Amino acid sequence: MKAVDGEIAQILRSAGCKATQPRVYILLLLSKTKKPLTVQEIGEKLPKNIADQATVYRTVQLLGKIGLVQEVLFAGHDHAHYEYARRTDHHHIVCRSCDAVEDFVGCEVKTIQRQALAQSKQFKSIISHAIELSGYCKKCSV
Amino acid sequence: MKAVDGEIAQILRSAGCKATQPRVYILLLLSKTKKPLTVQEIGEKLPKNIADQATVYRTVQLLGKIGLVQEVLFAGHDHAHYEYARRTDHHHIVCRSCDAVEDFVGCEVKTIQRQALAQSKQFKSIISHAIELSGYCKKCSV
DNA sequence: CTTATTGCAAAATCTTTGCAACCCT
DNA sequence: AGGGTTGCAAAGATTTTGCAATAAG
Repeated sequence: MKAVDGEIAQILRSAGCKATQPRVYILLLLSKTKKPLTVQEIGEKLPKNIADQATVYRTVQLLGKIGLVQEVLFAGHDHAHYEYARRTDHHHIVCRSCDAVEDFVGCEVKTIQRQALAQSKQFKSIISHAIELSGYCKKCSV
Repeated sequence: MKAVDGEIAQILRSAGCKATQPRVYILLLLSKTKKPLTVQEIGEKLPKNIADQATVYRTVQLLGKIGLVQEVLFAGHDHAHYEYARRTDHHHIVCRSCDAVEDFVGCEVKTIQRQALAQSKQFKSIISHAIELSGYCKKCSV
């Protein structure tokens, strides 16, 4: 009985790891979610009894290592967040007051990268970038 | 006996808080260090018996709150880092292989900010930004 | 079948807190 | 002198780990 036999399961297998129930559900959840989630949030959003907390930790670690999921960190927010790796680059707006996090697209950083590399003493190459804009969401604006 | 009576102590006082020995030493350390440090690294680099671990935690929190120090987080690096707040915006290049971290200047993100705000559903304002370029330093480049 | 993966519970870490003693101002 | 700070030790949280039971290929 493979309730776990869809696109996600295929992705896992072609990444060379077993498509277990916890993995499929977690990757599916992240792929459907537009913002990065913490381990705790993942646990809460998962259907009951799909994955133990330790399994969630192990799974996001694994998915991160094989590149299916990206770890994201925000100053001021306590824990690591994870999001489905749609792209190599990451663009977030984060609220300084609450937990609101949003993605944005259409970022053009080529120029910044070129300038940075030109002035750097110790760096040779730039593979990806992350931009974190920090401000206030409408709810937290006075 | 104020061993703690220099520029750093003044800065602390004008920020409205007592210039105690732990605070002066920690802020001094961060101001002399070119890269962000973790709580543990701070503890190790501090002279013996200057500050308890709990005090280091309380101090970086305080310094962060009053804006003298900035918390910085890097995906892949486990813990929060703290650096002397030379500016509001933060621009780092981080090595994907070792611990190398470098700052860069001359970043122009106005356009990116405008685009992001325009497409955002929930955000009202942007106060600051952080850009993390990730690649390989010369030492780690093959 | 065979072996990787899971769940559970305990261990290891990391961070915060209560409170009496202590130090800045 | 007085109130904010500290150190210590204990409590809370978070994350990791060992191992027998389980499920994927």
